Amino acid sequence: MPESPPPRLDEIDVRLLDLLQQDAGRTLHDLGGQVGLSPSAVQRRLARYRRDGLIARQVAVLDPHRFGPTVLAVVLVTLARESFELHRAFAARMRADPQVQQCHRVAGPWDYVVVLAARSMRDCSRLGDRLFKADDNIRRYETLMVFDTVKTGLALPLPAP
Amino acid sequence: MPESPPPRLDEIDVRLLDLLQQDAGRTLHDLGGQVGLSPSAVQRRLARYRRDGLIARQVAVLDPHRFGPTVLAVVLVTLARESFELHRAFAARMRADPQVQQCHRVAGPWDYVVVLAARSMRDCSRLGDRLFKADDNIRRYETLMVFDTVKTGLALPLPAP
DNA sequence: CGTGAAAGTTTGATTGT
DNA sequence: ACAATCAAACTTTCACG
Repeated sequence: MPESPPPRLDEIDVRLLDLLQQDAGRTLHDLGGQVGLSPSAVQRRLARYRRDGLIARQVAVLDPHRFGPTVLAVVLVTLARESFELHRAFAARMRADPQVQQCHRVAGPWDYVVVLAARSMRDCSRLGDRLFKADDNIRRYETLMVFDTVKTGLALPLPAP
Repeated sequence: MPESPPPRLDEIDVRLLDLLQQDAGRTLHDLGGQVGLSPSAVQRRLARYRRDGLIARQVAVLDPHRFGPTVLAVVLVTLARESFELHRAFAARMRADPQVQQCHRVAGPWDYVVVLAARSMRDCSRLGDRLFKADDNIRRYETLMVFDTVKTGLALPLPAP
């Protein structure tokens, strides 16, 4: 499985990608105005980003507070026994659940950091029970309830050109 | 500061919003086909979502692996002294740094969970030093290096209609 | 890379349910 | 109040210079 080399980006690429990370709803004309390029030049670059897989996807970010109460939690998890298959099974379960926002395998005493999104404290508690308490391959887990989200997003710092 | 009540959503709203959370690049025509509505009916609903602030923003999600090495870390942080102003200052610093992807205030012995994105292990280490080690109001912090991202996103589970 | 024409998409007025 | 249709405005796309 060959890894394609990272495409070289000039300064305009970096500025375009940063603009798109902030707001992907702009027109080619707008983007061109920001970076000093014609709409079609911008379009050619965007097409390249998609072809090269630089832009994985384009999503709408919903505001949690406008859907009635929303509860977030960060859960630290350590498995009881480790094997390729057990990790695979755990990861598959995380991916399959719409209430699991994010799941990262990490180094150190904890194996995973999982971010949960629930409709209420009770919902969140039941979710934790279902995902972690009911799994007999989980040695221990700790739930950190989120009081306040200071910053959110998936933006990457781009390499300098 | 009055909180507007959560707008009631019918089943089509929930399906539309879920589609948009997965892929906001589709046309009104496509979306209409998925939920059985005409493009303009879809458009009126989307306009309402934006007016009501349900859709906070629309962003491009970049693929970390295509930009050369990218290192993620989850950092658990506890402040030394707590006050409204000290928390404000810390939050402002997190918001201002482009390498801070996410920052949540949490309950329990840890005060914050911070997600960092860096260009290399060394970059990540220096970032941690700058953000946390150099801050004399931080009692302790623990860095959990991310081995593998099992799932990522900001999708919310929507309330049943 | 820019231009401009063709294709496709969004928008808004109108009408009907 | 909400949905469908149609035409106008805008946006994206693509061949060419």
